[in-house]
Amino acid sequence: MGIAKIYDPLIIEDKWLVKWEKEGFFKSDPNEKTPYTILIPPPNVTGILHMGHMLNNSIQDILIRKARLSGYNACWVPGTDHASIATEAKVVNKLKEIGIKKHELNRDEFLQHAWDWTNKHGGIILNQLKKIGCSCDWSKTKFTLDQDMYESVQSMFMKLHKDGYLYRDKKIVNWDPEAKTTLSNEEVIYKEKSAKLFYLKYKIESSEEFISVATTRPETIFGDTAVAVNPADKRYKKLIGKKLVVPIVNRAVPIVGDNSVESEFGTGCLKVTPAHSEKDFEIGLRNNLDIIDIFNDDATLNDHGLHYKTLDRFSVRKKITNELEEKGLLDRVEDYTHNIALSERTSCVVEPKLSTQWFVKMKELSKPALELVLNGDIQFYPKKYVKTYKNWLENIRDWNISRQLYWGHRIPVFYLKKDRSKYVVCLSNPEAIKLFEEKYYIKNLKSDEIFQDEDVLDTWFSSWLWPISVFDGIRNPNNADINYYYPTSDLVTGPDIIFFWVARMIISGNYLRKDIPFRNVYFTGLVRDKKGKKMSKQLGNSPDPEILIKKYGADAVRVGLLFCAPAGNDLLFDETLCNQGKNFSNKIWNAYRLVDGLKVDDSQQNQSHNEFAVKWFDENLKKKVISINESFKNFRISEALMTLYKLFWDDFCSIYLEIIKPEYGKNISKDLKHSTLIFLEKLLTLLHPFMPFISSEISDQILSNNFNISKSNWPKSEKIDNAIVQDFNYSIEIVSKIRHLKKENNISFKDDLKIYHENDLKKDQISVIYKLTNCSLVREKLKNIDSKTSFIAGKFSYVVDKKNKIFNELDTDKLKEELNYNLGFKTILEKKLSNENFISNAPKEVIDNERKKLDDVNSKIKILEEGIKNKTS
RNA sequence: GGGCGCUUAGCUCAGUUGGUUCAGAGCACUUGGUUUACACCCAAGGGGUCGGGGGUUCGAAUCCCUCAGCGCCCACCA
Repeated sequence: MGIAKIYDPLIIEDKWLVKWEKEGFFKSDPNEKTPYTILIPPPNVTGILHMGHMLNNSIQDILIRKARLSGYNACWVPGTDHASIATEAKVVNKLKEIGIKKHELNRDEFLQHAWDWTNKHGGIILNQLKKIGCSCDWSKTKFTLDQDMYESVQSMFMKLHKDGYLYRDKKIVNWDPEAKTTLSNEEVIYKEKSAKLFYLKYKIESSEEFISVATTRPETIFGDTAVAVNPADKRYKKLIGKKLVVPIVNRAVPIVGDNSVESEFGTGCLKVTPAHSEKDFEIGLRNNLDIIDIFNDDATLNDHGLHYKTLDRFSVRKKITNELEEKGLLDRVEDYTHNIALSERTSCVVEPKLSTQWFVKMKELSKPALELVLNGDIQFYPKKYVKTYKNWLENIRDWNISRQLYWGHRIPVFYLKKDRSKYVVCLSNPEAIKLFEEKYYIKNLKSDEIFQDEDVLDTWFSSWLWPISVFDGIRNPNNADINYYYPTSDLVTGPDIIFFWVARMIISGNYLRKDIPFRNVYFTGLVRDKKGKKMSKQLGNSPDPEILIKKYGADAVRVGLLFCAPAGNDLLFDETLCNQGKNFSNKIWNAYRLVDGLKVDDSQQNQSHNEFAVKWFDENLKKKVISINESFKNFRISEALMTLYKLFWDDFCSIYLEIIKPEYGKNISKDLKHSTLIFLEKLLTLLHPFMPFISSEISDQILSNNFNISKSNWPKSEKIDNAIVQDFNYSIEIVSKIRHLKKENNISFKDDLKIYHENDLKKDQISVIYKLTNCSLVREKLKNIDSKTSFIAGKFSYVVDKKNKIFNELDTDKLKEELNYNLGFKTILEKKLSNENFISNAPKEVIDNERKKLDDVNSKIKILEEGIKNKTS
């Protein structure tokens, strides 16, 4: 044979990558066909591919390739995200390595570095996606900081402002002291940590008495402007209105009553630091308290920190505890476990901070978004996420969109230098001057009298426009692309960004276009290692997809991942699954080797078992197609793959090919070869979405070597002839039983067996049994034989005889066991059928079915009893 | 604290509206096999009282209650 015995994916995959790229194979333009559109969840522009991407994008590729084969105009738009905070943090670190600090650079200088970094690393991940076979329309590649995307974001900001959905407010926000920016609530993660609860002694003013106040953060006493107690708390009621002296700071602060204080916690007294806690801030508002901000942007103490000025909050905590202890102002310390807030990106402890930011009013804006999911216009797979989504939307809070970063979309707002409360929303300085005149009647402003907001927008503020902005539907809401491709079909993403992204796209889609952004959302699980740990760089338990691909081939890794990825569940990835994928590739390859090498003899007549096998496989294929299509409909991709895996390996290779395979040196008929090639080609079409490389390669070879075979499309579900499938399955069942018997009785598989059966097996069924078991079948003899034992296989009973050998070796106990089981079954059925409640309550089909079962069981029992009688006599 | 979900073979998971042909699949395992596509293979087989207990029902892996264990999301207290 001219074809290599072992499949080598590397050469073939490279070949197809080049070919696809060169021919612009996946390009899509609006046409008369129905569109099927997927937008990639844009990965970080400077990121590299990890197993999560691999899973996610393999699924998208499967869907898009299947749609393409099904005749849709399939369009998969790729792109990358500027990922403002993550990328900026990376650039800051890189600069630090070469001795440059961010604050030494101005915005433009910093951005130059950031762009250098982006240009150097951007696009790596897109190339990696190509390598795993992603069939994106690469000509449509977008980057969220592209000029057109930038303008879309700006125009969205202006529209929201115009419609009254934006406001600027001073609130306690989540501050990341490392990145020196605010974060949205969604970017904060909480982790349980053990800490200490310090009881500090606050002296009652003009008294020698002390009150003990519990806190986890003694370093914030510099910002204390009150101590609050619950007004119902009898212990402290009389103290409300009096003053306490903050230890070390020696500032007298009032004792206020506030219902939010829980008497049971600590001593029932709460130190109030309005600048550094949301709750304290609210108490401050209610009680008209001063606000003292004690931190610099990097969470070191400022002038208010007295002798701790410039020191970091955590070191101050240690030092001040010592000082308090020395001065006798520390009452006691307890162990305490609580949740601390961490920045999702930098992992540093988030500092609540009072600052002025832009917010999006979410409540009204998001209202329709809930309905669109609840009424099924948008479907979630798996369904359980609908509840998560509902829960979030019902408790939605306003969205802080300002980020104190350089890398991102600049906020299009201009302020008056003299009076920062006056601002206008627009794109440029000259426009701003004009607007100031219109809005505030300020004339003849010079351009240096105004300045643009220093902040950029939250990354997700551009991401939530992705489905519309990639088709330029914000600047040009009626262009041909957006009208054709929007709404998109399916979104494939992780449940971790259901709020960040999925929900917000639904919100913006409805706001901008009064339409859904996508019809289905498929949530993939997280990729974990086989011990169940989440894969991450830090843990070092995440394999590098590129290495896996080198080792097993891209097809094999894709398939390996999908073997363990049931819809919506986390998947426990084990490299051995890639090996299974590789074995599968090799199996496919060798099936092709066999089929390709089949020699044809024109004069050859088709044998009955071959004809039967062809008929069966044709029907069986249709049957499996129904099942695969059904799985796809429900986004059960793993299930579809498994059906296909078994169809190819078991049905096609182990059964069909074994039947039609001629004896050594013999030929097959022309028709049979033709049918077989067609089957293989159809199977490759089904395999194509999962394993694009090997399927393309073999398909290509088949089509170029056989002019009478044409490329098939993705098959539709068709009616099947069940009788053929059933007849065939009986034969296979009998074959299996015969093999079992041979093995149990230590009969070589090469040896002949004689099978006599009393039921009417059809000729071609017998032929198949003969072919697969190497036994002589003498049907007629059944009448003459003095049958000594019987055997049950499915519906059939038959006698097995190997020169009268099996007879004697067959175990009577086995038959008795079988008999007992059936007698028990019979009793249950009879009991059930004589139960009036059952007869009157159960549906007719169920009852009929039970009656049929009883008939079957009775005939089996008869055969078994005869068998035992014959054996013992 | 609020919400969601999970517990089925050694492992990872299917089991739609309750109906003993639903107790399943893949992998792993055991045994036997290979000059004739593939040992990256073929064949046969052994594994589970469906987390525990209770209930509804003629009938429960499936519905209800309860206990135990695990996971996730949201909110967050000094």
